[in-house]
Amino acid sequence: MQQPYHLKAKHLVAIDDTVFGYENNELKLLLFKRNLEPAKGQWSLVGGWVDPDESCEDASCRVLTSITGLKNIFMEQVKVFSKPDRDPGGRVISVVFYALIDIQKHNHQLSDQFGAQWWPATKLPKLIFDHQEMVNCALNNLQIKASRDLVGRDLLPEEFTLTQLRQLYNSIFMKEFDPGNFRKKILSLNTLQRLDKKSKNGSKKGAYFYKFKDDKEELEFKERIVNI
Amino acid sequence: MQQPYHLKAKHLVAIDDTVFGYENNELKLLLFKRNLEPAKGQWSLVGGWVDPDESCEDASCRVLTSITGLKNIFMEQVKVFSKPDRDPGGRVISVVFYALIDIQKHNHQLSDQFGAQWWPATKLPKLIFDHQEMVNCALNNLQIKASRDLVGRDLLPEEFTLTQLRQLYNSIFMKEFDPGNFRKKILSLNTLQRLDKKSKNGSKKGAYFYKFKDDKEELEFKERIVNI
DNA sequence: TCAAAAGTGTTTTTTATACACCCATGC
DNA sequence: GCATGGGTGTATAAAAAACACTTTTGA
Repeated sequence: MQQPYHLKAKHLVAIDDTVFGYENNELKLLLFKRNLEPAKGQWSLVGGWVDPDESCEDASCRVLTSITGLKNIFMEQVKVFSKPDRDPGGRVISVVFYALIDIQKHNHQLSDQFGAQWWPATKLPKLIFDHQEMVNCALNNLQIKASRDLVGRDLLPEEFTLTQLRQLYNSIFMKEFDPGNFRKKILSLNTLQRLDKKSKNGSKKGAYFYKFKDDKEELEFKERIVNI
Repeated sequence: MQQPYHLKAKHLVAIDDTVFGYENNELKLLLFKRNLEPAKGQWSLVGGWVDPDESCEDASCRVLTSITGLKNIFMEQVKVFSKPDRDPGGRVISVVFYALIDIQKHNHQLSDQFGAQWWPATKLPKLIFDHQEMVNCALNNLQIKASRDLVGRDLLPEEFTLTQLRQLYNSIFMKEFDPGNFRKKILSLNTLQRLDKKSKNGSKKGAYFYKFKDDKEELEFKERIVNI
């Protein structure tokens, strides 16, 4: 079973990023018009090759930064897709990540230039190869993440209302959370700080803006936020 | 960003299996004495190379079968480990799986012959490279799995008592579950079938044997078994 | 004035936890 | 008879869900 390294087959290894953003009360996904064969012109996830001197995480960061202009993007591994025939263009092992970014902050010129486009997560075009399955897995991971950590930090603007946060959660879990119960749950976590400003966008009365407390990077003991 | 496939670097891709078993009320791990440099003679997970015509899952199955003699082993992906310097012997990207097997059923001659040995999960020797981190991730995945699915099917013998199942859960979660509450929870899932036999091993009174219902492969709507 | 979101409070239901207690039996 | 794990039931606590109600203000 164990043989010298140099005798073994080598593989092309790629990363594919499921990039989530949030805009107009909708969870969105950044998709690419593929510019090489096979399946040129069709929609796909953002991807790239893994270089000899970098980890898959490094490769994913590099690709994300090159497309959005952002650094320190939140990102987590999802799964490896490695069926020998998954890519008709050749045998490619792909490591999938999901990333969360603030649509407002990213460099639109840059992503436009790459032929990238934001799509509502619920209304995606047909994707190449196994990319739809990748998206499904990524969304699943995002839900697991959001069930234990408040994910708004990466998707919402600095300052946001609890209604905005709830609508984000609605779109991640594709269900309606009770406004009163959601509010109580979130505030009990003690990770948000209320500001002395009010948003007049959502209602006539106006809703307080909140922001994430700087210190509270991680909850010491992860309480469940939503049940899945 | 996107270039023809043939211009890109290729990588050695391996799989490493965290093989869990259960024996004498202990969760155990199958470890290998490594028989090639570097780190020859040290303990490691069971591993193997990914061949050109197989998926990582295929490679993992192949390796597991070659060592245990068993087929259709339960197995799930854990994570990819890909730091460029993680293996001093060369740049190897490793896809980690965890597997659950019935220690009684596997072929001992075969695993002995490979230099494999079962270790209590709580008392592992020092492992090579990043294998301890792999084990930690795998155990974490096993806990997540066991919190939603009854995992005894793969780790326990066909027929087992509820006390055995509880002790398995105790060792997976490294805590003591209340006997009465655990029993009620498990029976409420309706996935076990009581047999008309009693085990006299654990107690004087004797405890009913149970087995997994054949039909209930999957619960339609996954209820939580334990909270994590 | 009234519709609509913001925000607070209460009730009900469900689930988890703690633990009391009887049972059967080998010693 | 008594210690021991098996098995059942009950009381309590905590969490989730449902929903009533008050506030504010632009249209």
